[in-house]
Amino acid sequence: MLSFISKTKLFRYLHTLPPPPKTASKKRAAEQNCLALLELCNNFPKLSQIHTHILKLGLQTNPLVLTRLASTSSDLNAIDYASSFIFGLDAKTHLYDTFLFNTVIRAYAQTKDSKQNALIYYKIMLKDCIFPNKFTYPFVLKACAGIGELSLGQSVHGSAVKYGFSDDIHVLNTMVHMYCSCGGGIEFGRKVFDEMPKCDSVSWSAMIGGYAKLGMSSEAVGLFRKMQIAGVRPDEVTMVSVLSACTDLGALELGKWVSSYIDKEKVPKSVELCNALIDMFVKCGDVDKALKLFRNMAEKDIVSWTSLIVGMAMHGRGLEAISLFEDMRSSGIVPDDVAFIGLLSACSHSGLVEKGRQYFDLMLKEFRIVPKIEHYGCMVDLLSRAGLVKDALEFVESMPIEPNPIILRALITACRAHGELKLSESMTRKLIKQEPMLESNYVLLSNIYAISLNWEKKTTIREVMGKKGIRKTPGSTMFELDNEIYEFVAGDKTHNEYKEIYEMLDEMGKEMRRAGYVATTSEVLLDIDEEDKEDALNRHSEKLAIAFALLKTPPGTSIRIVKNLRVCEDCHTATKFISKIYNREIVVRDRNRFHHFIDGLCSCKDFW
DNA sequence: CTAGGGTTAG
Repeated sequence: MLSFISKTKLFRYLHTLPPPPKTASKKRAAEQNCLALLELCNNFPKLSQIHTHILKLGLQTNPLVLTRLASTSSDLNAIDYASSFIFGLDAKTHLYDTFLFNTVIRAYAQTKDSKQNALIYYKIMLKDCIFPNKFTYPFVLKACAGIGELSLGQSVHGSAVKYGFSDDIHVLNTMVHMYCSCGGGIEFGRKVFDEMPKCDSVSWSAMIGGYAKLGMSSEAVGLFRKMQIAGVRPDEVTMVSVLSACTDLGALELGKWVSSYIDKEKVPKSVELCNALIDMFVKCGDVDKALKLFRNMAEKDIVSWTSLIVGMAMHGRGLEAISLFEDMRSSGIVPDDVAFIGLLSACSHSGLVEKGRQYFDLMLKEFRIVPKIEHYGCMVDLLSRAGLVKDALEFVESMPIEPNPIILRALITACRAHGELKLSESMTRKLIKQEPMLESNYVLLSNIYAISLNWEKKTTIREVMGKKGIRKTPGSTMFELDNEIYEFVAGDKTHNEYKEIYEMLDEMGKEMRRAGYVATTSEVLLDIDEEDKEDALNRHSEKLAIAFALLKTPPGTSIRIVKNLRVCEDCHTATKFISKIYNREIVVRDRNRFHHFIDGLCSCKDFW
């Protein structure tokens, strides 16, 4: 199309947009120009001018124009405009019916918030007896995946079978993806996957990615092993999903293996793959490796920068995060809201209060980014950690949004730490109103009662919890050794060497007490005597994992463990002692961040 | 005109 007229001429044409020509040949030329312009106008702000021009030329029912409008524009208005004319078309007189519908369905399937329209047009299509073809289903299924309603997906599955497209590999692959993206659909996805006559790397990636997204990371890794046995060559997309599973598990050794596998098998390193590698190294505890990888990347996008900034924040390396952010700006990349979340959380974790305040203002003033609850959350956390309780409370008052549980928890922790017990109690009650089924909120309340020596109220908490039927989220800790992931839960005796582990725990306890350790029993909810409480704390999964790691790794080496919850007060204190007594660097990843324990101190500076 | 992928406060 563009061979008819140069781009420059086209844009000039756009700016002048001449009146509709009178002769037929000139009309055809104008139509050609119009089509060519539409091709160029993806994201082009002058799209509305072309709309008007299309109307003037009388091209609004031309299927070619309509398809181009819908398919070349990511502008929802253009899609709506194009699709609304489809109603006006006489189905019998046009040759492009299925094609036209496919284009509109595809356009809606690609939007963020209007995916349901793809299904509406699919239904119109069937009602008008326009038959879907093999291209229709991938679009429709993609829309279903985005909406995430299982029943909807199942009905589309049914119609794909009815119209005879359920043996096409593209349709089946999208079907797997659709089921994996719908709540409760993973088993259906697995069934489709298992029953596929032929699988390619896309099918495997869809299934592995499905497990990875749901946090079923061991299944994802297991399926990747099966893929290798099946002899299907993984590509860069497969590796991204496998890496995201490693990231979730915190399995650095596994992640390193995947990384060298990528090099060995010469899997092309797309930007997305490199970003996944960076994220893996960051969240498995090796930021420096992530940094090295980042420096070697030929092309970096905003996600690459942000992943690393977030990484620095998680490890308490705030100044490096700030300088990365500035380097990113200098390199011409405009920061987005996510980059600011990383930056602000970095300031917060490193106590850079003034920097944080400056950047928070800069965000709106220079970059026109309206702060979201996450940004407010970072600021409340920043002020709270710095001990500026009053500022934090005032800040929350000034926010245009109601504080959510995350913000409340930051405030409560700050108030508790600075003796504002009455205030922290009332806020915790507010928090429990918002999240009545979360065990950790009751632990918080119990802890506040313990500090204020209010034993009566403390003992009633368990009753309340029992009445509400609140179930404890079991804490677990993972430790990776010789390509094996060992998972510990509190009081675990399922391990082969549990006797040795408990002996080690006893020895650790003795050494720690000799060095001045006193158990922090205030967070134990059980109504038992102090000695039993200590015993309960001593069996926490984190301590079991550390005991096992001390037994199994050579002296002087660092220990990396991954917790599924936030590290508890007592384990945090104990780990500080252990790092000093046994002269080990202990790296703990908890729900939120990393703790690097060295020589009796922690990188989080005891506020987390 | 067809499928699967990366960053988000505590």
